Amino acid sequence: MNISEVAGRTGVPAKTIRYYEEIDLITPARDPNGYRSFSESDMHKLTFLGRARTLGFSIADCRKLLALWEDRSRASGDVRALAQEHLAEIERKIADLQAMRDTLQGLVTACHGDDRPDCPILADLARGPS
Amino acid sequence: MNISEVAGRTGVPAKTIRYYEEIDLITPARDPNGYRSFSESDMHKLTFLGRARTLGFSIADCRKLLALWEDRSRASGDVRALAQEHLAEIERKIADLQAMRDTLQGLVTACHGDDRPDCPILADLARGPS
DNA sequence: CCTTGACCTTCCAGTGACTGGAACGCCTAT
DNA sequence: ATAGGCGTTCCAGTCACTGGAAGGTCAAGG
Repeated sequence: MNISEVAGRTGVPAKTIRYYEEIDLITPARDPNGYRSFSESDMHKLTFLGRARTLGFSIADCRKLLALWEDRSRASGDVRALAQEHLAEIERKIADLQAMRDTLQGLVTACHGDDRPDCPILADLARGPS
Repeated sequence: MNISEVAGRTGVPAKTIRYYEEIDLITPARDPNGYRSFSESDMHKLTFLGRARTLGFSIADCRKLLALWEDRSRASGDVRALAQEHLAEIERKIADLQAMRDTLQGLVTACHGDDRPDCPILADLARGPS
C-alpha cells in the first residue's frame, strides 16, 4: 500500500505518517522505487496511533502504549495505569478550563458591550494575578 | 526596576519578559549599563499579559487586547466580542476533553487491570477511528 | 583593592507535533 | 511525448516559551 491510501484508510495525514517514521514510531518497508510500502501491521499501528492521539495521549505515551501493545506478555494493569494517569491529567485540564470559562463568563456578563470605553474586562485584566 | 523584581511582582518569568520584548509586546527603557529599566506602565502591561495568558488568550489575542487597552476611545463592545469568541473556544475545548474523559473512563472501568494480558483498552485503541 | 556571588546581558538551540513548500523523481493514461 | 498526479527528501516555520553558554556589572566582605 502506498502512503496516500494508508492516509485515507487510517485518517492519519501523509505528512504525519512520514513524521512518525522519522521518529521511529513505524518502519514501513520500501519498494524498489523508493516508495514506502505499508503492511497490514503498519496500518494497524497507524490506526492505533491515530486513535490514541485523538484521545490526547502524547507521542511519548503512544510509544509506551505501542510497546505494551506489541508485548504479548504485558499485564493489562500496566496499560490501565497509563490510561488512568492520563485520565487524571484530562480531569485537571477540564477543571482549569472551567475556571477560565467561569471567569470569562462573569466578565462578559459584566461588560455592557456598547460604544462606551468603560470596560470591566480590561479593568479586570489590569488587576493582576489574584 | 530591574527584570527580576518585575518578574517577582508580576509573576511573569524573566525569560518570558525578555521574549515579550523581543516580539514587541513591551518596550522597556534601558539604563546606561544596558540593563532593562521597567516603568510602572511596563509593569501594568506585564501584569495584564500574565493575567490574559492564564485566561488562555493567545499572544495574538493579547496584542489585540493590549491595543484596545491602550486606546482610550475604543468601544467596550470590541473587547467583549474578543472575550466571547475566546469563551466559545474554551467551551469547545471543554466539550472535547469531556468526550475524551468519558471514553477513557469507560475503558479504564472495563479493564480488569491485573496480570493477564487481555486488555480492552488496547483492543479499543486498535479498533480505529469510529 | 580584590574577590565572590548574584545579578544582568545576548545569542543559540531545543521543545512537541506537526505543517507548508520547494525541488525533484516516478507512473499511468492519452 | 506529455500531462498530471502520485511519490520522495529536505528545509523552514509554527507557538510560546525554556535552557544553557559566554560574558559584562554591581554590591558586600575581607
